Amino acid sequence: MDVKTEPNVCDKWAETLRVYHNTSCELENELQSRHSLGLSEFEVLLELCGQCHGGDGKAKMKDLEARMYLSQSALSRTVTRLEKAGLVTRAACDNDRRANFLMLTPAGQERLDEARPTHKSVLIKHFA
Amino acid sequence: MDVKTEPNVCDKWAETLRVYHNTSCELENELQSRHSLGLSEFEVLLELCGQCHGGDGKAKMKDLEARMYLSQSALSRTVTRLEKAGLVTRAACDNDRRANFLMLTPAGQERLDEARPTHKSVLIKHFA
DNA sequence: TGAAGTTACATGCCCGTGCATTCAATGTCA
DNA sequence: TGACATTGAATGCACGGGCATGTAACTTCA
Repeated sequence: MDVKTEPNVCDKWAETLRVYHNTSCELENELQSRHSLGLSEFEVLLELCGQCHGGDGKAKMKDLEARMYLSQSALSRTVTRLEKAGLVTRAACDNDRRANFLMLTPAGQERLDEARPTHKSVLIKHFA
Repeated sequence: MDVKTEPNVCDKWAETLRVYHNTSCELENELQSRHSLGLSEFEVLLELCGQCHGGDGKAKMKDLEARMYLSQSALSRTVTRLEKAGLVTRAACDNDRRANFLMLTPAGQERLDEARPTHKSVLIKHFA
């Protein structure tokens, strides 16, 4: 707790807050207006597609939950919304009938592919 | 839009998301459980005290709004909560009777002083 | 095997937020 | 001065989130 570090933490937090707020608001607006996707919905699709985790378009709810900043209930409802929109399907797991497998539908994959450039361009705008 | 920068923006965003989420959750929890203050309530008190802006414990709503990441309506309600808790008072402004002056009450100053170390220690934990 | 604990998920409830609207107080301009 | 635009703030409304709970489906252990 060096005295010199103390004023810095406030500045760092302020900067994090600023970047987070600006970026997430713009992501939310762009994804919603152009692709009818909320940010967390997009993130579920992205995580489900799982390019970053070697996934194959399937995942268990618990695995998703562990990778995302969403509570179990919020994730459950987000998936429900995606399912109603036809972008995702829930399938029972054979081994454990409590667990849900989630799968990207073709429509889901398509929507994700459409939205990805929007997402990336916002990130580039704010981070490049 | 150098190709080499593109993968980096995702990582930067993921990192921002991680830090923001962890820090804000812990701030929220600690401030709430120890001082009965939500994070945005604390931030209003802090901004009102205005050490960082040369304030004197007073501010107009519009000025606060401009400095914070809250919509006008959210700020209005946050101030209402603080007022009900006796930590802040609204006073009409003489020059412009639409505008509100906000003032920290002694209780508000005291609560803020109590909460500040909690706030700072969380920030140090996450940023130092 | 059966009772008690644990896990995965859905759902009821409440809360904080943003958007759109409203209302009163100001400002502007002919 | 009077009509119209603008501004500061409060509020109705809907939505997404977290916490607590319910309920099935496992698991453990004697």
